Amino acid sequence: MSEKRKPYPFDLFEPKWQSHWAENKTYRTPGPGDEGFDPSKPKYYILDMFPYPSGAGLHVGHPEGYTATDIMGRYKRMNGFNVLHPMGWDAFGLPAEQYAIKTNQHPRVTTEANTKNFRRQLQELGFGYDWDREINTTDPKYVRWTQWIFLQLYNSYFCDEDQKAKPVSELEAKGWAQKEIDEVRLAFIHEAPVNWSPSLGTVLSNEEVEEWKKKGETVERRPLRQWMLRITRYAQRLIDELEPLDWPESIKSLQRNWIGRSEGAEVTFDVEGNDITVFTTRPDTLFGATYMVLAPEHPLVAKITTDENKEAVETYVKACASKSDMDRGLDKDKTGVATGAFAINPVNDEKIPVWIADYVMMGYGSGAIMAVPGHDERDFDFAKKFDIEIKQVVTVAATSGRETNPEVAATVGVGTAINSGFLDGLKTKDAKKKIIHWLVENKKGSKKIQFKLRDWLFSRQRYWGEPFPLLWDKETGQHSSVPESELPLLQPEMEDFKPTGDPRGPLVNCTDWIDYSDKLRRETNTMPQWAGSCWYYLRYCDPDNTENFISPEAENYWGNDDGFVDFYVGGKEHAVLHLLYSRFWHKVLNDLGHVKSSEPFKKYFAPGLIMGEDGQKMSKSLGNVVNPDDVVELYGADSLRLYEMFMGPLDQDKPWAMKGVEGVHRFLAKVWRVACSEDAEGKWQLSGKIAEGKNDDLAKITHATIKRVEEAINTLRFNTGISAMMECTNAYTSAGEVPRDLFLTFLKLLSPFAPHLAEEINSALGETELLSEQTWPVLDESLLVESEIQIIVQVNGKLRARLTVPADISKEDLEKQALADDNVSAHTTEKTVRKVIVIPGKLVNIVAN
RNA sequence: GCCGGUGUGGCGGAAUUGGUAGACGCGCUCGAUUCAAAAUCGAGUUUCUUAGGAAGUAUGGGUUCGAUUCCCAUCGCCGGUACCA
Repeated sequence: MSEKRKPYPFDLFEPKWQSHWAENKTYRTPGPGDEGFDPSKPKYYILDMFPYPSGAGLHVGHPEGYTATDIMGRYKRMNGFNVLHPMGWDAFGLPAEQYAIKTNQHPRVTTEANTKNFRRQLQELGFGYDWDREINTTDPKYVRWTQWIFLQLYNSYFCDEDQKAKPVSELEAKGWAQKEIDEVRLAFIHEAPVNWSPSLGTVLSNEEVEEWKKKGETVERRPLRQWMLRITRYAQRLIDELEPLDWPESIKSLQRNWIGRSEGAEVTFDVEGNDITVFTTRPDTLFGATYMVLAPEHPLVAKITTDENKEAVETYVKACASKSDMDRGLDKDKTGVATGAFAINPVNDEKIPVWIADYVMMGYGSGAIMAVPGHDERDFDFAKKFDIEIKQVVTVAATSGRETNPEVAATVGVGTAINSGFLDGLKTKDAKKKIIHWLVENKKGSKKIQFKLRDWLFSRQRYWGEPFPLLWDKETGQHSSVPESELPLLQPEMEDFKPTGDPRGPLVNCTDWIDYSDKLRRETNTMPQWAGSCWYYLRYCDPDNTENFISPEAENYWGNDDGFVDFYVGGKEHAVLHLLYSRFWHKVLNDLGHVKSSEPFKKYFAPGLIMGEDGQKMSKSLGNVVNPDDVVELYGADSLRLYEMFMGPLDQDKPWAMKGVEGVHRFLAKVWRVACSEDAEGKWQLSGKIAEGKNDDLAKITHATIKRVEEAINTLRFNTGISAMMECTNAYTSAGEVPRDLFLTFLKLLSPFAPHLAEEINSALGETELLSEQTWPVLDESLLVESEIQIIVQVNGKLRARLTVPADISKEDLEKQALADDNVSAHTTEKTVRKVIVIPGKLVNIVAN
């Protein structure tokens, strides 16, 4: 039994071309200062989200986006652009470390092995990356600049007046005290309840919690001192500056939602001599506030509680503390307890009771609310349960599906103010304005914009991450930064780097390392994985620079003013993590004058998820995972690339189908057989079908294909471009001979999609110049002009005839011919023709009744 | 609940300034080739049908000579988010 014959010898020529490209550095991209750099060329920076090199190797999801960018990059290159298309490794972080622990090896060892495997897999797919620009977030040369950027954050504050970051040295110059400066740094230390994962032995950011819970890790709230980044100061800019970006609406919406902007007002109530401020989006309902609620964790709870209520309150607070946020969210049943204290409603001096209830969260707003049960569902439920007064202060117009009976439920919409003193008769919008004006005049409150976004918890208690380049004074407890000259600060070698459960992290056991001097010791926390990925797109532009994280020349050449990277492609699972974090860092770098743009990614696109053959998400437990290596082994890299592009629209989720891979594999074999055929011994040789000569029909379809492929690439609808090439190939297959120039043109169109096959045939035909280095074919529109065209004839909108007519036929003649058609007249007899619509070049529609 | 996306043959999907619905591929059927098979090549493949047609792009309306495409309402599915005041 001989091995099953391959439809075309991809197993021979794919590795051959891969080594050729690697040895000749075909895809090297010179930048400013590099040999061979041509500043007159337009640039195009196209970027893939770099992978973290997991032990599982490449997933079929990776090549989806990577192939799309590779096609785009090759296309732009052939169109004269200097294309930057780099690749690297996001090799720090929890997943890498978890894998190392699982396999009982040092993370550096596993990372190196995994990286090697990933690089091999990517190279075997024929991607045109400039491997000279490869970066790795764990590389000391890279860590140095990640830490340097962190110090930029540490040494900056957010200036409210200018809405931008500025160096804290400005505050020092103004004579601010150290403590005051520490209060405003963009990187600051903070003690607060955080998401602590006992199973991972580290804290997590709000954005990360769900992801790890899904993976089966435990997460609980626990108060800890942690390093935070003041991303909240950028909330407004992160919303505003999202607007002009060329991103999918769904991703923009996800970010907007996460940042969660609400407009409203702050109102200050007097509670037994204390000022308590609440946030409300409906200040117009202030007259309807019949009680106040504090979160159980509110700092004033103990102070205002009366002696009679003390015991009940303490019991309740204790019960809440033991409940996780999860339980608190799930249990919609209202619970609470009165403090015995009263608040004075500033607008009418009414005394309203102050309650404590866990439906008010300490983490949002001020942790206190004014309750308006007449017009808020939650307050309504609470008031009903505890028999608190419910006041109507807005009449809500009846709109579909909305409850308007105040006996049954809160009426939550907008309407007209009633029982509200000087607001009576005003529409909600105007009432809001008037009450805010009143609050400001009487110094009882002000307009307020509230965000859901919290500051970014930036420290982790892990080994495999960038150590913070910070020092603590052993006596005073004051922190400071290590000198820049000491960067990179690497984590010490450790035998046992497993999490210890100690919230100071495993580095705390490295006593030699911690002791910086007699007076100073090192910070032992490390940065989260996101640190490295926040700025990697900048480093690719100038990966070997030892003086700067990016040279001004490279920054200026490769970046755009309205978003640094021209085109960014990667998974939407990063919509509120990486994509938000790097926007934040980029803005800080912009504010401090290090980059000229305020956004990192001008255009962004998220490929859809590739599901298993069973339509479910691929997972080991379901056994529906497809390994790209297996596909390459069976069908070749070109087939895998082409299939993933042919599956359907790039942004859609779609199921894998091995039969579909066979389909595109057959197509590629068909292209191969246009040029090659087997001899008697079964060896491939040139078929002789490619010949000098002319063929108008093939010229027409070839140029139509140029047009369709160009459109497909420009609109990222690669599936339609592949369809076009399939049709063109079918025409070549049917023809006796194919003119050489047309076929070479076709190979250029195919080359971004299936670069190995295209290069191989091109070279077999005796062409010496690489397709990658040739220019994109020029479309000859004149070939597409038809002398005769088909016109459809409709009667009352229904197709009744097709006419073949000269392309330049007059409207009158067309109408005459249409009416004269047998089938048309059959449908118009016994009817009166009321109207004839003639669309030249397209159709005739006869209206008759 | 709220926000966003989406709905077309047996399957993946095509068709956008509104103008031939189902391109291309998968699967299936038939034929050629073969001792036979695989591979390859060719033909066919939305449904119903009284064979002339009729219906048809989630559902119901609307605008239009004409709607998968535009508008309104409803339903299903996917993703995000949720006592966020």
